Amino acid sequence: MGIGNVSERRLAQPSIGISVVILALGPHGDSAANGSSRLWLPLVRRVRQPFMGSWALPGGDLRVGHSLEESAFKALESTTELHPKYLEQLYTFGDPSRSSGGLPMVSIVYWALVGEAETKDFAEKDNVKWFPVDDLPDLAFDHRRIIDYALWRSRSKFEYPDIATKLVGEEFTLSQLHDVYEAVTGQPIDLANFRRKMLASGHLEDTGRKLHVGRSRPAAIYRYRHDGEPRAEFTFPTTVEHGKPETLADDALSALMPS
Amino acid sequence: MGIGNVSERRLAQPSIGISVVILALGPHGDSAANGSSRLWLPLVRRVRQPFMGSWALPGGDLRVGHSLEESAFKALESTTELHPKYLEQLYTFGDPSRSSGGLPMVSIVYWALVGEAETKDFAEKDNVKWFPVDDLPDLAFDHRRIIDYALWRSRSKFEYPDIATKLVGEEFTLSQLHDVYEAVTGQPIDLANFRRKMLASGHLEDTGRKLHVGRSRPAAIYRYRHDGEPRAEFTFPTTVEHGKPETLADDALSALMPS
DNA sequence: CCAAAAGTGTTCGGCCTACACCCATGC
DNA sequence: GCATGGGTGTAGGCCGAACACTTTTGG
Repeated sequence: MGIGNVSERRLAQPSIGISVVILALGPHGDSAANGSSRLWLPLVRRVRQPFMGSWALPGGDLRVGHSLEESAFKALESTTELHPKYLEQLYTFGDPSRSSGGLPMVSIVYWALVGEAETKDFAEKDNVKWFPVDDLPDLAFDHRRIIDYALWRSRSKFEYPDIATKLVGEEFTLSQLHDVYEAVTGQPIDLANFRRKMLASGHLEDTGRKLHVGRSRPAAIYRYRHDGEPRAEFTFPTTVEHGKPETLADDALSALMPS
Repeated sequence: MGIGNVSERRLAQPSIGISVVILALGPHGDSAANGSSRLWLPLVRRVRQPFMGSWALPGGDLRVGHSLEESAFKALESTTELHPKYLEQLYTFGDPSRSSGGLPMVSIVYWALVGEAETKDFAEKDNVKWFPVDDLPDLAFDHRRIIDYALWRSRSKFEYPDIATKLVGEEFTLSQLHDVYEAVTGQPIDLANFRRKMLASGHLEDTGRKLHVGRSRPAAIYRYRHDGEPRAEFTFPTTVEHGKPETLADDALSALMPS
């Protein structure tokens, strides 16, 4: 940008695309070898060369006149009809090797979470299909490593309760939330301590209602409280001519998308 | 990327650029109001419209056939002649508002650290000048917010000793390292506890030599040990046809650049 | 001997971990 | 009542914050 340096400017700007890694909790009944829930993600089948017929991350082009987040959101919508509850920039990939002989390609990759409600239909639908993250098919381009990176990053992000609550419904029991954490980290977590830690965070609000399951004691139903200190957060000094207040949560841009 | 969605493809790909936020410890003698060291960064004066004459982040174009890191490294080299010890992708900015009426512009922003040795000449040199981060001039585009974001992110990255050691020389005393931490966080840090924590990390190696300053007790000189577990790190599953082993440290791509 | 910075010891409290233990419910 | 998860209590350990203290040097 900016100051151009004269020497060796090899024209031919690479094209830019957007890809999205979307995660959701697996369907009811699904569970990993250790019995806890698993994460799933949707892939789309490519209808062009290269890698025609292979599975790939949903994505699309940059929409001129829209922010990157909006472009990601719309790319997701038009390929999978999903509307994530959380969307955040992950990383930009641009190594020449990744295009496998095609034109050079820069991909801005977003990371998204959708709630249970959005995943009613885990069955294959046109060219979209959901896969458990520990059992993915062969993928086009370098999408496999992108997913691995996204999963790795996810684990550190889930320290914050608000992220985890994006994967369950609006309301949930502590057991359900606990399940999400175990699914993401892949590790068993002491339920008793988990409960205390979550409640101590001050972000959970008891709805007063109970969920009865089977013949055991009913569980209290909680809701995430979006008020109070939004935790570690970076706020841009009031960007000019930009509608929504733009904040960077933790170490990347988080956005609750428009309708 | 990938699956194209037919509707509304408005050609005109925005152009891509690379910008770099480089940080270094201020020159000897420089100190903030509270007496501790400050961080400085180099800016370049724009020689074209828009914002001609304003200060801006160093940057350049994508080099076709090179990775993004290499492009960032070379952009930095050609504008400032600096060779960072640490380089990591920060964020990609692409909001339409940021180009201020010009053509839409996507900037992949990198974050870099240079050691003391590189900053011998803090004086203005051609079109490059160093500024303390708490006293920046007006900047072109949205570079001010980019810098603010970079600084904010820096603070969380400095938990790891290896990052901090990139700002001091190869060898350093614990006081010097302590100084870096205070400069980055902007907060006073108990020296006694700091010492213990650093030594406990197992990454510091005593050179056996001492540094004599003034009439006080000489300080032990340490060196960072690059062996052992490289801490939290993500390793790509051995990318095909890609020379150097590519690892993602913490939550972004770190790279020690080639010569 | 004194000032100044290096380096050590010690206490305290919070938080995380592990695990034992009660509680409410349906069958 | 008894199996099943929901929920609480509690003891121990680890780690960071705070701060008093000793050590080594130059003048």
